[in-house]
Amino acid sequence: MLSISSKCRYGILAVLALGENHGGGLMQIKDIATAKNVPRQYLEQIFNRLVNAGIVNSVRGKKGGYRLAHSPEKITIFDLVEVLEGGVQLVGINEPQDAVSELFGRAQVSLKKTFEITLADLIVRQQALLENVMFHI
Amino acid sequence: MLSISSKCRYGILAVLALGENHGGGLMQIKDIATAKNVPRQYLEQIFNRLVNAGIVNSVRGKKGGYRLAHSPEKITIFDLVEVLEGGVQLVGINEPQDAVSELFGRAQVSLKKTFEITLADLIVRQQALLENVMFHI
DNA sequence: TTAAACTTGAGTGCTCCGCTCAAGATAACC
DNA sequence: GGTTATCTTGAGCGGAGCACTCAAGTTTAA
Repeated sequence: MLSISSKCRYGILAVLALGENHGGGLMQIKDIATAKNVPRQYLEQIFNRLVNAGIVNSVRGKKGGYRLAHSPEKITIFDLVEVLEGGVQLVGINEPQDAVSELFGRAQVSLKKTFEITLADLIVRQQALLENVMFHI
Repeated sequence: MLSISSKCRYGILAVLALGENHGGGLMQIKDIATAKNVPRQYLEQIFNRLVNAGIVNSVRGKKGGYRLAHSPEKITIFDLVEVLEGGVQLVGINEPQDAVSELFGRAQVSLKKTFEITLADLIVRQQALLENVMFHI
């Protein structure tokens, strides 16, 4: 089954939370885990990846936490997918030039385009969705 | 790593071969395996799936083989991906209405669109590629 | 020094991938 | 009617990754 892992979904949700809080100080993993309903220890692993990839900064010790390493305009969801999913590679680099590889290549390009939205854009979209929910109450 | 399995690639290549031969009788698995450079016994498994899905017909016994169950105009590559990859499900059906799920939904749609090309179209494209190769010799 | 936070490494049960092996069942052909 | 070429079915196997959990760390504020 071609699907996106929970790891990736969890990671994007967590980074989205950091993005919504950008400039507002540190966020702690237990709060994010609770808010987004993600197993805390699993989220720790995910944050490790993000820290190692330089997307997120960590501060250790009491009153520690995480924050974005760059502004939301400079982070794309594709960056996150690469780190969390280990890349997107529908077509191998050494494949013969046949119609099937060509098709897979097109699929890969369209997927990449979809994910090349910035975190800033995603935050805006998320707020729009929230307002929509408010409107319907 | 988000990627398409060899199984899927092999299967599409094999169905492409059947499609190119459509109306020309049966093809045998050993010939397809040799032509497309796929392990024969593995290709047998793949053909079983395609037969069970009603995409391909098999004829047993000596002089047996495989053929398409429908004309290439009626088979889409998405059909094949569903059977061989077990579906494409970037966004779960019970996910909250957040910006991340929405994005995954868009990715899924664009992937589906790319794969909704018919086998007939793929055959045409493959022939065009072959002619192009000839031209460059 | 204590407690709250991140860090690191290991382990676990599960499923799938990419095959291979070993028998079958079926049908054409001599 | 037996051989032989084909498809069919079921099993197994090593490796990888998923989705976690467990168990210790280390660091820092208070």
